[in-house]
Amino acid sequence: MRTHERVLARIEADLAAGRWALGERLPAERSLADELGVSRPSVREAIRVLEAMGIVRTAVGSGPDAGATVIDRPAAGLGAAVRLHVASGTLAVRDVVETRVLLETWAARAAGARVARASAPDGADDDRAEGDGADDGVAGVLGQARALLDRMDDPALPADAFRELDATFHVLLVRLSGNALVEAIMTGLRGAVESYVARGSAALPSWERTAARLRAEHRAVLDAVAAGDGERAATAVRAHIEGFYAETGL
Amino acid sequence: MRTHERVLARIEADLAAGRWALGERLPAERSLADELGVSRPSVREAIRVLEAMGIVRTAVGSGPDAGATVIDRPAAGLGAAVRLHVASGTLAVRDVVETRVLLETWAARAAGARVARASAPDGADDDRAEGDGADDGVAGVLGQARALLDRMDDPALPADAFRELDATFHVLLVRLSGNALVEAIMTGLRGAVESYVARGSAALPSWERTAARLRAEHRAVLDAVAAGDGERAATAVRAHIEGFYAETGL
DNA sequence: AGGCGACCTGTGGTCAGACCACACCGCCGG
DNA sequence: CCGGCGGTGTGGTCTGACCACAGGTCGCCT
Repeated sequence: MRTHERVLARIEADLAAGRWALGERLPAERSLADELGVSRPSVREAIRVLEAMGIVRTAVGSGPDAGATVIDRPAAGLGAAVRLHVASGTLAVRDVVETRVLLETWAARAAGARVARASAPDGADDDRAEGDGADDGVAGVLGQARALLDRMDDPALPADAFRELDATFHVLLVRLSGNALVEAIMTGLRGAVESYVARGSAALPSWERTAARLRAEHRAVLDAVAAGDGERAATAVRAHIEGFYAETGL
Repeated sequence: MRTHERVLARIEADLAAGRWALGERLPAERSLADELGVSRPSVREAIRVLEAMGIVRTAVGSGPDAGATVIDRPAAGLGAAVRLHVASGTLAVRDVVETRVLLETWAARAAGARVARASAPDGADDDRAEGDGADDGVAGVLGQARALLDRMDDPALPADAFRELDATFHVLLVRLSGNALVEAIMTGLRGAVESYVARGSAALPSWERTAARLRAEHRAVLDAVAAGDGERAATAVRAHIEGFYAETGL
């Protein structure tokens, strides 16, 4: 086993054992190298991998923010992996679209059910992790999504900006499902999706007309979720995604 | 931008531009460093990331297999990322199980449809990528899955080996769907799944009885897929997964 | 006494050079 | 003709050094 792999395994074990909590810092590279009896380059290679996976963030300088900090970015690693494989041509666009439909219809269904549960008479939401942000509850994410759609109503919005908000909206929709892994996968797909959505948009007969339809469809999806009707939301989101790709001539 | 990131960006661009096809080798680390005007450690860090993502494979020595070879392992990167995040405790087991059900029921449905299409009167399978192996067609994967179940029928099989074959069977099932990305995600989940399946198995009242049930359920799923009945397969696989986790007291 | 600047210290980022282990490949002797 | 053996190119690892950066601290000046 190569040295940097041993370092990686050791760090992973320590991570699983709870040696460092989220937001805490790993020892300095030199200390870690000394502790494990390896050289600094080996430690660096391991940290580089952790960084690419979205496990840690590194920063130079001094103070509480310097060094390798444990963070929580599952989407970073997944996204990079998907992007690289699409770049190398081993992942087909068709598969990515299909996966998107799969994840988003499920998420829409789950989100609807979650909303319905949250607004039940007893008012008790489930006990899923709500994240650390202040607005990460069901109502908060719904509000964020609505705000997003409001911004997308601006007719003067450039197509690029529209697509970016569009992608963010879809990620938010998946976040409403409450499944962090599915959200991470969707966020990871986002990069790959954006690239060919941009390509496909160029082939549209009329961007304005398509944008108007997309706006209406987004509203319909969000309304269905907000009403707790997951099934209707799932149907709407499937039609939304597949409609767009059919229009761009996939 | 850090040096190794520039190297990474450059390699990714070259990859997208088709500078290296699948199976070809990147230049030697020293050459690459010279070409990009950076030091060898920087190149190594970039290659280390590519390796972690499943884009390249490195080997020492000389000859055609030495050096950094472009490979196609979408699952490697995704799997490592999922495993590390589960290790760091930021991904909940519940989310992983939920995602598994989501992916596998979809895959079962898709596989059933694909089998039905393949065995239609005109006998024409779709034109999806069949991979490079000789036995990666629908019939081939079905055969592999059957062989796997046959091996799992051996009552003398240790529980560990049984679970490993079990995981392989589930991945094969997803491969039958024909979607490389979903298969990669499922393969990536495999590592995370195996770890707590092993943990859960220890809590079973009777491994033998559970194993017998699992065998029967596997057969039922595969039979439904082979019969082209995706819906029945999906229902069976959902019951299979959720039943096991209910039994282990998730 | 208080403010503020210069220095100190610890951090990652990068580099150069060296040596090792490995595996093929071709030479050379039997 | 065949087999062993060294050459050669590859990644793997280490050492030591220097740089840039940013926070913390100390001491000077006001």
